[in-house]
Amino acid sequence: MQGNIKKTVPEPTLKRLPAYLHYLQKAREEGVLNISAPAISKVLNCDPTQVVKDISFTGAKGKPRLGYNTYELIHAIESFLGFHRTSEAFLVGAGNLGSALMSYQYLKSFGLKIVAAFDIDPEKIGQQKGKINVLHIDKLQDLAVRLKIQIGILTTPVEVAQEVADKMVKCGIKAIWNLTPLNLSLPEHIIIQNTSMYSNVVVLLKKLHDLEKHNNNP
Amino acid sequence: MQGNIKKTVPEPTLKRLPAYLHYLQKAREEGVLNISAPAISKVLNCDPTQVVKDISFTGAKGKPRLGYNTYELIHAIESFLGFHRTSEAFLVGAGNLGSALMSYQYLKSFGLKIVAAFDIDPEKIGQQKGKINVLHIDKLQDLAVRLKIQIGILTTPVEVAQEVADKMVKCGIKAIWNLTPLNLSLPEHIIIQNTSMYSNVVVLLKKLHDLEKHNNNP
DNA sequence: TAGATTGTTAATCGATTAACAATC
DNA sequence: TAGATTGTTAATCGATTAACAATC
Repeated sequence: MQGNIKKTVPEPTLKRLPAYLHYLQKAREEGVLNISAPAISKVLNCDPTQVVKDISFTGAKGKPRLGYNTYELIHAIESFLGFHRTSEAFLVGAGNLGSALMSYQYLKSFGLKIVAAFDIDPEKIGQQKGKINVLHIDKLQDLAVRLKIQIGILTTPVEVAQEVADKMVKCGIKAIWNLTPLNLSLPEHIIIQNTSMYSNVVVLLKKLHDLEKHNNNP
Repeated sequence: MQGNIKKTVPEPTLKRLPAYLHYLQKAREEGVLNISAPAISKVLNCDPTQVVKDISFTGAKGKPRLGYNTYELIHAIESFLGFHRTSEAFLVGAGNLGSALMSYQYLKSFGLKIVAAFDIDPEKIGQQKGKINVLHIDKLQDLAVRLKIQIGILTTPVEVAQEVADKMVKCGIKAIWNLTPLNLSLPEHIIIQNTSMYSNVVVLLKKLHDLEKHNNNP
């Protein structure tokens, strides 16, 4: 299978594609039939050649001078990113952050469906958030195995994050979206996606402070 | 001022330093007086030379064989990241995500203090979340100017994100932490820190799908 | 002293940007 | 045809990793 060497997609590309998609969908609604990479780059304020390169990973083909067929490009990005198939996930930790994810309707359009949430707080158990039931954590193992859940979303307090993650792995969960700031220790074969919001705070404040310093010593 | 050429810190370094700090603080509590880069790297599961390099940006000095003085290193990282000074911020959008940030006590330890939140929902206005008052958006401009707020946190629905961001800029806010998936169009001099959680979902699902594909064609 | 670790410089790696031929 | 845009290859840039001397 010689010609079948698929280059691994750079993660930055993977993160930019949904932004293109979002704009393309808006353009489609407005009846735009063709769209060029430079046009996208202008709206999203990024480099046009980068847009071309990113798109090339999806396999979409454009025409010089004309650009890409809007409908085809949308379809190419969606199927490349796997938006057409839906993966089911369990969420543990039905606090504010967990509730935010449960209420976030667009998750489904990315191919992620939260089918149940778990907590230990008796007040939360039995509630519904965004049409998702909150169950007692004790039911996690049994349900995860039965439903063959592969994805776990971790929105617990830091203190119990490792413990819950271990539990997820025991249930056969293969990928964990970790929204706690903790660095989880898990078996090699488990996919971990860390999303720690506070590291963004650090970057933001550093930029602001550097700006101030610069303004004082022009 | 020749010798004063400060190299710009790589953003990845900036994001890793808080993780080191977290572990160091735990070590300090346990009475560990000295700690080496390889020791940190083992716990956080990363490269030891990278830890050394990251630390070097903070200006902390270690001793061969011994490592770094725990207390000094903590202090160096904290002051390098600006954790000792507190910047005040306004948050707009007191929904689940906004509430999560308001209740997240550790934000203060990173040097960010949310002093007030704003919304338009009458039910939310007047409430307190994590000791922070939720006010009507109409009060934003006046208060921001009076308190000289420099940082805005954007946790509104996507639909109004641009509008609110524009309002923030008008109030003299210099930096915006954007937690909506929208690509904001703002003046050049405004610092924007985008934190779109859903792009992480895309990466996670791609990894999972690629793994499955790989398992099917071994 | 011997050996582990720091700290710096060089090599590698990967992503972004530039260059340019092909083409609609 | 002329000119803008695709698509690919090469050059640049920046971050990570490796190498190694200094040193406690």
